[in-house]
Amino acid sequence: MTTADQTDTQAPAGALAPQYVPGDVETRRYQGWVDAGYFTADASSPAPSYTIMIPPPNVTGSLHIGHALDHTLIDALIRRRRMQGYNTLWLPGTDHAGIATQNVVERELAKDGLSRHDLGREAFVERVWRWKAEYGGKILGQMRRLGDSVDWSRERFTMDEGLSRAVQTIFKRLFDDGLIYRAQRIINWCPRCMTALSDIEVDHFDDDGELVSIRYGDGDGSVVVATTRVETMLGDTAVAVHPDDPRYASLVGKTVELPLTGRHIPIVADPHVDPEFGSGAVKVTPAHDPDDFEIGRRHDLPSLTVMDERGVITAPGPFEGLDRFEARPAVLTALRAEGRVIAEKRPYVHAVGHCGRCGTTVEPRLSLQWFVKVGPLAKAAGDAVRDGRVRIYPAQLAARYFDWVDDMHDWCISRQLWWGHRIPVWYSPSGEVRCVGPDEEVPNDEQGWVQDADVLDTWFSSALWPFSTLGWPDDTADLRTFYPTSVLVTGYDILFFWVARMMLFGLYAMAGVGPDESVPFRKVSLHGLVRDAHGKKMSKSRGNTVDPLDWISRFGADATRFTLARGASPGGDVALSEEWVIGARNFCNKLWNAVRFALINGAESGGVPDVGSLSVPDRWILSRLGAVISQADALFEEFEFAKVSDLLYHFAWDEVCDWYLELAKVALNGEDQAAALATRRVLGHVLDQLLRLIHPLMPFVTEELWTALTGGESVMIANWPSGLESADAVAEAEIESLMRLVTAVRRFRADQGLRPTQSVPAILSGIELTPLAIHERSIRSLLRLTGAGDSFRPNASVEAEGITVELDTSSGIDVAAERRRLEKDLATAVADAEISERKLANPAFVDKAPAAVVAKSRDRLAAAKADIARLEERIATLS
RNA sequence: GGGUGCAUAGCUCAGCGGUAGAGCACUCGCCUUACAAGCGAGGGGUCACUGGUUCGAACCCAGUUGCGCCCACCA
Repeated sequence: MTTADQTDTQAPAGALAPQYVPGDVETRRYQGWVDAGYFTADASSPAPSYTIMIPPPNVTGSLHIGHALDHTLIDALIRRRRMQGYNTLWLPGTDHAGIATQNVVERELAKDGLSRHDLGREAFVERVWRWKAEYGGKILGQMRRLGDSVDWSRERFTMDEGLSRAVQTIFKRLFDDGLIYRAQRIINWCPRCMTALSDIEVDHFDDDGELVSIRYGDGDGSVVVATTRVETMLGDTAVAVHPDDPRYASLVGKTVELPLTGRHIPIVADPHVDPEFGSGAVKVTPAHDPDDFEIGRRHDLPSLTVMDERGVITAPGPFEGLDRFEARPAVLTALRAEGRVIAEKRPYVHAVGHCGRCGTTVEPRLSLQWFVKVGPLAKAAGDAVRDGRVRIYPAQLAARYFDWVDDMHDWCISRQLWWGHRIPVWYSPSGEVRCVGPDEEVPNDEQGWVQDADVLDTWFSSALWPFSTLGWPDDTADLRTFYPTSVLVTGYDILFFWVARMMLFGLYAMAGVGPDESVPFRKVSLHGLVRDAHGKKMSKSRGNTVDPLDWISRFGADATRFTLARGASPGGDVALSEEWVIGARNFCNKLWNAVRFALINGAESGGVPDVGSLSVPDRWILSRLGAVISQADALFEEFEFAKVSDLLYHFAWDEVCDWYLELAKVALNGEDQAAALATRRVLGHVLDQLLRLIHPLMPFVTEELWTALTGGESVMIANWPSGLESADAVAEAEIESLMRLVTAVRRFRADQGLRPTQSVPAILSGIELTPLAIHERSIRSLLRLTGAGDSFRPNASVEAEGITVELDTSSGIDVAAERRRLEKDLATAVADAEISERKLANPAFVDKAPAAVVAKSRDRLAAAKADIARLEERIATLS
């Protein structure tokens, strides 16, 4: 019979179906929560607040597995705190994502053969807004599928009016404080995106280049320089050597002819040059290399720009108009023709910067840009972590944070884009510069004032997210209630991009409210990247990606969430495969059926009877429940999602389902009505509490089950369990003993090929002398042992826990199998005894090891010896 | 180039000073009225290598090898 067949015929009226089907339960439940207002925070609540800001996904984005991981963890934290009575706020929203969004809309335009320049700035920006209205925020809808308990009434977008005001306010404040400045600098330039990039938007990876040595000048006055970017020699304005290099001492101060150009350039001495590298002489191109720019500054050299913003050569001559990668071989050929090329080394593997957005090779470019002077801000950001006002989990990642924050370059914040926060600075024809705050009047363009054309790095507004979303710069109730936020949950990959910058700006903007209150968040919980089953990075080209929406529709949101949580150790990457999620889906079903069992058996969740009237199995499971609650709490506090998931999984499955439910059956079906009632109540209580514990991780099934079990309104507003004083060592020891006995007999039965379903007559000799005496009925039930009738002829026995279980296996026993088993057990016992014996024979061990360890060894030895004696006797009597 | 992390069962990982653990996979037996998306039993690891510290090392230290990650303006 198939499962489907059973569905209709077996389920008692009013009970749950035998399988959990997520499907419509999830959408129905989610809408129910929203309608009930459970997600909405209350700025006037007297309860302590607990706030998490969503790491705002790009408006262009859709929910991928990385978001699913992040959101699962955040939602778990939020839901637990909500159940604990906190005034919780999980604030959702999206990021305007400057380059990314502009690229998307530009691609759309390109389909019609248009560029943004065809539209003009205003129309283009308008177009992006229209795109946003139509397609943006798709991800927000998808978050509902995951079950994210976000406060939809507080949704924000980084380009919202309020957030834009925050951007302008802090820009003005930083400008006035001298922490924002404009300067000619060598910056990372993407010739495709045609904009400046900050250092961290550049990825370095090895490229095959070639290192070419070229002779400048002739005869005694010549020097040899090496370069990987030959074409930049067109912009050389000097050759530099080390001041103490004897080889060049006589040349310093003289000039040398620059090939192909007819220009003569000076030879300067600069300590930055490494005399060990190559020839010890360096070509200096101040306009196209950051190092050279510094050398140029020190020696007052001219900066000669020979390439435009598209990477096309602008130096007059035969190379003008060539792309930089065409110019490179062309220049080389010309140099070779003049006999200037001394040596070539190819391939020459070296790290080259690439645009983090489009992968194009970055060109260092001299240009006028806006910068944040990070020095004092970064100092404060480092100190806040150093003195513990902000704690990073796992702590080891704090080192990486310090490395960056303590040695941070000034942040280039201007971007030559159209989509973003416009830099609030105006220039007058007379050269006057005016930074304008949000409430100030914009300078009159009739007088020739023009606004700076650039927009701000998208991370500039993200850096304000923890407080701009709450109404800053206004003194709002939200800001007072929810700032500082409680914890920031995100991947370690954006520690620098985002986390560090929120620290910079949060501490600066909120400085007035006191050192402990100005931090943007009190804790940072960093998780890793999602990888495939073999730890490989997920990528579309590898074809190993997991679409969370696909998993949600096939296995349910709960299974998807649980799989992610179960893999998430602090700072650790998460390996995923479909096998894992199937296991999680099965777990949902396991819980489903446990509650189904409880309902069929009339479980009551109104509370637990007095301990004195409880059976040992009831006391045992309550004791274990209390311990699990305490452990789960401790693990949640440390962001140990993998461990807490594992703990709850094993408690639910191994202890509650595999043992407690089986033991409960005995009481539930027994004659003793009082005992049955007590067990019904304990059963109901344990499942009630268990569902509460699991709810943060798997909100939907637990809601469905908890409401069915308890008749309550919603588990998400039920109280979080507290580790009640239920520790019961006696009950735990007794049940553990029972488990060992049952397992030993099952093992025997399996070895003997006795069907698990077959009842076997048996007597339990000696049980009356053990604590298990009161459990005989349970033991017989678990093992399907029947009473010994008149025809009882024991032909086999199993010894464990001081009890001899004598069985009458009608078919007789398999002596060979039994002997094999006994000999194997004997071998383990002997080995066990040997190890303990050897240790105890060592006086140093007995002397130095802790008493408890020595005692344990003695116990083990005694037990092993007893086993050996017993097993030898059994083997002897076998034949 | 500078940091930093990891090498434990077929796979993904936990354990971090006292006789090796989980999930999945695997083998055997079971449709036992909560669940076959299940139940029971079982097999499988000289904890990368070499030294050292210790009564005792998967765990601490040093070195070696192999991976990974982060940072980086060496022409």
